[in-house]
Amino acid sequence: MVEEEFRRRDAAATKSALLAAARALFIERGFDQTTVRDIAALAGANQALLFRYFGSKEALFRAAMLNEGNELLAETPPELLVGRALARMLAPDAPPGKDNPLWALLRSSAHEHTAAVFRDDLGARYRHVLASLTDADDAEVRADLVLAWLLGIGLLRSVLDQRQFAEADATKITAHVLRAVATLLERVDQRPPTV
Amino acid sequence: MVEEEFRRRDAAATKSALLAAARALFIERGFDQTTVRDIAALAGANQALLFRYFGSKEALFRAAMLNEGNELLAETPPELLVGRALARMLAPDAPPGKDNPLWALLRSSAHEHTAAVFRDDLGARYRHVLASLTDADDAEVRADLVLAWLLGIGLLRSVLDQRQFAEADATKITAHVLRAVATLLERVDQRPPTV
DNA sequence: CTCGGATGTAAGCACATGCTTACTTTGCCA
DNA sequence: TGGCAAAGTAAGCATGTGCTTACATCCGAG
Repeated sequence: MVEEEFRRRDAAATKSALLAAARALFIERGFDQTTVRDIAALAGANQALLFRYFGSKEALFRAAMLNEGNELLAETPPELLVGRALARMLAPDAPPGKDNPLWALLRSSAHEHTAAVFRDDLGARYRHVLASLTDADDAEVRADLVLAWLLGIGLLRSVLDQRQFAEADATKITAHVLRAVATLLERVDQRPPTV
Repeated sequence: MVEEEFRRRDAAATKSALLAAARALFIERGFDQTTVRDIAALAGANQALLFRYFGSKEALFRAAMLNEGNELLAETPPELLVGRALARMLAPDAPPGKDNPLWALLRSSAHEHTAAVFRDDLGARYRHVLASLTDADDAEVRADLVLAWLLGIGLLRSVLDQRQFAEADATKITAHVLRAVATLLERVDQRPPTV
């Protein structure tokens, strides 16, 4: 699925195939459970090239995770972010959000460099967007609380595989969460945002 | 700290020293990042005994995590559970909740057996207690949402090490969460519980 | 055409780690 | 007290894994 049909000798294509394969596997399994051999195999490339082009597994991880970031964040208007992120977290297809880098860190949470990538990139961006939804003076704390909730829901549903919760009605869950979030992220001078 | 002062030949003591060491390390580092050599060293026991007594690293993990479970759950009246669990999650001492098995799974979330232990033991117990706080017909979904929030907060604060959030005022966070939780876990026939 | 750097490959090194084995030491009890 | 099972130990096996190296192959510039 990731490897090219015919690629004779093309460093750029190989590099991006490795990036794509790394991205997919890190998201699906986390850092530890993904081997460089797996990545190279999925990319249809030789393992040594991975080190030639990226230097180390950790550097590849960083490159794959930072990369273009999360399209969801870029494309979604802030007012809709919580709802759409929730929808992704609750998506019924078992291995969810193939393109959601949040999964990579949920599955690799023991690693300092995982935390660093998240902290300096994705986490900061989520905080910023969510905080923009309220004019409370502790906007960032509120934003972090919402992000924490999203992460926890993902953790419980799909990583910890809490069956009952995973099978629960997504619309009911969404209603509960949006109602609570509306009281956290509200503007004092107008109606609660359409989250 | 874990090993005994003088223990000449005492299988039971060795076994429980191994259990205690395993518990501490699994909670602190997660499953992958904890080696059997580490555990044996901390317990002051020979590595081979670990396998004699428990069979495998995974079995030891299960034994250490199930064990007596979480005293917090056993000792805390349901109405106070959310508040106390939050207090633990927000505790200022950097490596928090030395005795909180929730950390082990936050740091090992890639593993199926981790998920299984959580799902069948801790998770089910938390759900049960939290669900008892409301008489809504979807009590268990609400309980899971609260548990998810607690997990997410722990993840963000201490595993992902989101600095700003980790340094935020714990009382402010607590106030926000308890207010939102009160609307989730309420009884229709009386006042919201003193969470 | 050819030659040299870029691209790709096979093989393996070094090390960590779960687990096993063959052995020694201890202390209880007949 | 002497023997023996229980408790403890040292050493190492088997394997997986990140990374390196020495080499083969391709392709475009001169």
